[in-house]
Amino acid sequence: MKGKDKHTWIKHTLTPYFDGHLWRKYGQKVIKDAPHPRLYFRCSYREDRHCQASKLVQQVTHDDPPLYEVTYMYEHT
DNA sequence: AGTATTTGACCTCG
DNA sequence: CGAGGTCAAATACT
Repeated sequence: MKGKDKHTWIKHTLTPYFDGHLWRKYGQKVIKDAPHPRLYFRCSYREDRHCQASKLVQQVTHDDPPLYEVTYMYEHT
């Protein structure tokens, strides 16, 4: 947390695929020390609207309500 | 046929 | 050097 990430913020949601925009998944990587993989998403309209918004979805828990930590970068146009 | 999705490899940054 | 991140090609579905 060194924090000057003014274009990045964390949010916890149960439905990371329905947050108000469409996202195209462009990668998946297992992070060392993380119990679950991390999914890389990008705005589906990036080429149409220059929406440079990107998103990371990291599954935190798979319990009864499943919790996902979503990191957003930049804003939507 | 087109687009979205998947996995792997390659590249970059710390 | 390692981990993380991104891009590319192939496949599947619509």
